[in-house]
Amino acid sequence: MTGLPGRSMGIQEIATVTGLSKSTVSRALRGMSTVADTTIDEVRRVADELGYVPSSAAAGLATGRQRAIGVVVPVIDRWFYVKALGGVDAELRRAGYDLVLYNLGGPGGDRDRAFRRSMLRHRVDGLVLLSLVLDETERAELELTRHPMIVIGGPAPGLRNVGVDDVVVAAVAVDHLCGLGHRDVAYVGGQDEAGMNVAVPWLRRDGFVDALAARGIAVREDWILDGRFSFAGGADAGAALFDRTRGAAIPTAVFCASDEMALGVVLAARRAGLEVPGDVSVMGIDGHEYGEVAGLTTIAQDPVAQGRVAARAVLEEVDGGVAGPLSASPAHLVVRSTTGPVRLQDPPAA
Amino acid sequence: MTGLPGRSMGIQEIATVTGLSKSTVSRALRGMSTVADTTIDEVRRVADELGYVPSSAAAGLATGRQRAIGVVVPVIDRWFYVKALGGVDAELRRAGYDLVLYNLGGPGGDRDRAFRRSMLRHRVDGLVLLSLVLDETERAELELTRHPMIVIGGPAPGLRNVGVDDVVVAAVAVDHLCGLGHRDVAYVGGQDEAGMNVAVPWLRRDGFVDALAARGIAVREDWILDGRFSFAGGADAGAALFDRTRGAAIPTAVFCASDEMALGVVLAARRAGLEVPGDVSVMGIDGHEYGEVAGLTTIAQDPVAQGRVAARAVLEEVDGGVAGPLSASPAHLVVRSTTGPVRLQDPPAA
DNA sequence: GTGAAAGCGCTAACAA
DNA sequence: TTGTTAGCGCTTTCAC
Repeated sequence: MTGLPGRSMGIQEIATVTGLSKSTVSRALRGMSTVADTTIDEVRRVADELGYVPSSAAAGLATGRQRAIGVVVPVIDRWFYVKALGGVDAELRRAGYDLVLYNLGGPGGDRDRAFRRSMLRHRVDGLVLLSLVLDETERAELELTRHPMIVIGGPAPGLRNVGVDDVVVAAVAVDHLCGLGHRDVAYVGGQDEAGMNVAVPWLRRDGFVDALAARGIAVREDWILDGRFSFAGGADAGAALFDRTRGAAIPTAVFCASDEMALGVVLAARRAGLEVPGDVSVMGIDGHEYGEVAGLTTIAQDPVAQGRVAARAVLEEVDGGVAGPLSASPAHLVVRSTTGPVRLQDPPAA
Repeated sequence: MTGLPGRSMGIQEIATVTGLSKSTVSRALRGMSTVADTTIDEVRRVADELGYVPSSAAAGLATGRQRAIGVVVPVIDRWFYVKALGGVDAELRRAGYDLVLYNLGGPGGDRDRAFRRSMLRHRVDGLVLLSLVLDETERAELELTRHPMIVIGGPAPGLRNVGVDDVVVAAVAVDHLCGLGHRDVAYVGGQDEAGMNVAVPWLRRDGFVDALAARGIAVREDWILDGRFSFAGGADAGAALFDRTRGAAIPTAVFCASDEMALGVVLAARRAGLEVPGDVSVMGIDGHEYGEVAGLTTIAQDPVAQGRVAARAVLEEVDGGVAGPLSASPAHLVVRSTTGPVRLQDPPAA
């Protein structure tokens, strides 16, 4: 229902057709109150008829605002990032902002080139960083763009941050396990897996070690494994942990830094002929849907909500709001059926 | 290491500092071969020193190209979409294009408003649509933007498409199952779950029913269940299927339209005291990592590759290339340990 | 309530 | 190899 434009429709042609000026058309399209209602209707009608598509580039150039927010993720295919991304997206959509995804693409990715300020090319008005720890150079580069930024996940020095307190989380987990009588507890975490400088794994591991130490329990070196933050990695770690052929002792509980790894450990336990939680208790962190179905005990956090909070915060700052501090997101223990009391082998001295 | 600009750095200031003209600076920044190497170095050095950040809006306005591709997903947190998105992203990054994510946001999302041509605002040069079937109006709206488009997943009339042939996939699955002697096979698929018009579920279901029919096997209505394309949904469907209290018969095999659902069915089987594949065989579609670890038989496809192919195709078209037809992506049967021969109850007449 | 004109930061002929 | 001159399509004073 339109005449095909010789070149791409502009407000100029709407102006011509309606006999109005470009300025009025521009105002009408944006529904400004200084324009007569009848004019607004007329302009919108014609715009529709003509198949007008606004140019964000032109508007952006004129106003200096792109109405877009960038989201930087270390890798895309991780439960937490996907969920958080969804939260950010939902909030941006509400505000009429577009979302530009910057995926560093893991170890194979070109991280070096990734954080150059030029990468952003002023395409976005603000940035949400997921679980990234930046080095000085990167920080400086980003700072140059003068964009509001906020990070989700690991606390980043000098940047506002939304996320759970990972040290507390680890402490709560240790509490739960020790409360059930466990003293032989292993930890399955992850390295800086993707060369991505993710801080969270370290915080959780340290939190775990410290919380255990606070109870006078020393951590066995060989009970701290790398589960690569994945289901497969968890299964591998579990297999190593439960391998009796080595003649080594087996922990009575395993605390995993993510639900995906915990699920893998549960699988490994079953394969090793161990009962969960009869022989070994397993718990994770996250609140993954799979864990819910599988009955996994976990410390649940809400990445979608974190994404929303982060998005709202940048948006506010973009709109000239002040950058107030953000409070930590709540995380809560969800006890399900993969943790239970330690099996009594040596009945306590009566 | 820069003087803070009174306003945001532009190539003008670089021109002033170097004593060159804006055009030369522009050319140098883009490394055009008509510029003296020494000039290029000089310009780049000064740009760095000044903390210059290019403006994509200005460049976009001038050239008419945004160097960005839009990706439209029905929902973000689904294995297939995430993987495909990753593939698209990888290819775009290679080409120096940005990725703008348009998430329709499921049933709660504002799909009606989502597909208005104005949504795109010419922010992107092309579009990759994930598993979407568009109605006439939507097609027309998008057509108006005159952007190259390609869809991944369901075949969409009038649009180029990359993806597996779902009917073939269903046939291969039925082949495998029937080859093992199964005749009582159930199907766990999904509705147009998110009100998103995803075509794939229907194709797979019809393919299943037809393939079975071709072998003279009638499909029981109550063995076609909705697994909502999720782990939880699969578990629910499995629970219903294996519920003996109803006194109904139990299928000897279950074919699921996704690995996530299949995993749920396996869980349900185990909970119902059934052995897999001893009592019941289960298989899925996808090639999900979890399935690999869990030993799930599946028809694997490669969404990352599909994403890459799709991205390359739009990019080519954006660059003026012709829109040749795309060949279907391969999918292959991966036999693991959740499918096996049907248990002999009624030994065949000798 | 509307119009005229300047300009956002860059690229692209066309000259030199 | 570099400079000059026009815009790209929109927003925004400032007039009317």
